[in-house]
Amino acid sequence: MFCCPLKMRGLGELRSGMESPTKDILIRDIAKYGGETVTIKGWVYNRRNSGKKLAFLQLRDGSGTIQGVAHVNEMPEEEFQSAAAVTTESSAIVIGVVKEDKRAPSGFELTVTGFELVGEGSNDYPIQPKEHGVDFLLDRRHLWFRTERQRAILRLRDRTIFYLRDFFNKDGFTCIDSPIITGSACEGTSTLFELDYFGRPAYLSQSGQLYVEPACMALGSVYCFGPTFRAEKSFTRRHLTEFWMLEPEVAWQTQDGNIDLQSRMIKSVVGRILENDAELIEQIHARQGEDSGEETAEEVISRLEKARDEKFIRLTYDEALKELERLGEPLTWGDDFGAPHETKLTEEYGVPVFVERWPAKIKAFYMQPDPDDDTYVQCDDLIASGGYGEVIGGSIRIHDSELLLKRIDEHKLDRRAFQWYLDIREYGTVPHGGFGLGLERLVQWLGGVHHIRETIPFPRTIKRLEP
RNA sequence: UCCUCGGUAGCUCAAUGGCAGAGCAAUCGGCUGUUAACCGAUUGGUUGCUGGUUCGACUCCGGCCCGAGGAGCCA
Repeated sequence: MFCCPLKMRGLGELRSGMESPTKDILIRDIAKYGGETVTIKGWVYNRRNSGKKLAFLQLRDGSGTIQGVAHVNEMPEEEFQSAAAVTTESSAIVIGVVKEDKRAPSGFELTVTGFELVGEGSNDYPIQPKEHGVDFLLDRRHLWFRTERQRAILRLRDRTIFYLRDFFNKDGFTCIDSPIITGSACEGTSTLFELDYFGRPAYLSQSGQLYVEPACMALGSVYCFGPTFRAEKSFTRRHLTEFWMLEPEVAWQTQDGNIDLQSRMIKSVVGRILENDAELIEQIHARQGEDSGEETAEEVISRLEKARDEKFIRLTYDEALKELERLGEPLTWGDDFGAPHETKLTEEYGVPVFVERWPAKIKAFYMQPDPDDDTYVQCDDLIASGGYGEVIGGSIRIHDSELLLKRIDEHKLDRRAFQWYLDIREYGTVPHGGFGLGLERLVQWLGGVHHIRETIPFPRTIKRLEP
């Protein structure tokens, strides 16, 4: 293993002395090097031999994939034997001539002229190019990354994060990191992970909201983006115990302004994914089984195009109740939506739906009452289209300290724990509001991914702490 | 926490209460254009654990363990 750098250098020198200088390239850029001799450093994810003189090597380097065609006449005999016997997921340095070929999916393949095995794989590589159970794959998450689908999902997650941050950056927001370890259990301890903090109880944060509220009073428009922890015993394909949440908070915010921000943010990300990263959606769904329960890539893309091009629906809670009754999924006033209600609503419109103005009694204590009727609060949930459920929950916050105190008492919360939170309202308070966006649910919706567990590198669920 | 379903070869799954099976992977052999290659052969088993019913249990019954899906709760 430790001799690799030397061997790598040796091979490069040998080759460059013999023929046109080879260049380390990324497979992604292969089209620029037609006819040239290049070096690819990567992994052999599959191999097919045809007779004793020809071997097809499926190569991956993290940027893309390409087929290497190794023929005994084109390369040193010893290196051909090594290539023709290489095991799944071995790493190798492959030198070859880039050739245009209509038979190749990318239009290019590599005529191999040199092959050096770097890290030999084992013959018991567990993940095959076929369907496996989710549990088996999650136990091998560290290897599962290497498959095309998982690489595409991780890329999609990365692009989504980048577009979100870019959107807020261009919209004049400042990123404020909120603490992950918190000292007080603001809304009860049942859904918090407790820590021993030098002998004192502490908790892993389940929201950064209380921390971005003061920050927006300093910087106007802010957001935090980081891991969030929920000890809820939720065990569905939409829940993780550790997930990433983006929480913008805006001073002087209004209900309409809050909805508009959410809508623009989602549309911006969707638009950029469609423009730049549609091939990731194709890759995610390339080897889909018939009973995967997932949309096809075409269905995902057309759903996203609708979200990009059409206005999102805005319904008040009361309007939504009427719609649900009409659609045959009635709900009693004062009850929260269940999954069937969310599905019914977005099926009806085919675009994300905002449900606003919820009954105060089923929402959080800090939400600002509706100016016309204080049995309601100014808030919204955004239900994603396609049955992916709630991706955003937002509200205007109570900015009046007396009202906030009243609510804290009504909810039987400890005033002392909220001292600094109340303090914001003492010094130049203004109406403000924001929302929380669940990153993994957004990625699920953008990619058409059935299980939320695939949308985070190392998922944490009630049952899963490893790897 | 509740409801439903499941646990058989490395993987994905079969098997009226009556010989433990297939495909893939692996190994060996064949093939000069394969695209999750193909063809032939070989290897591979404490049927989750435990107790019971039975001449006989992968199969039926009880208990336990593990997992999945859903509900509730939420992003």
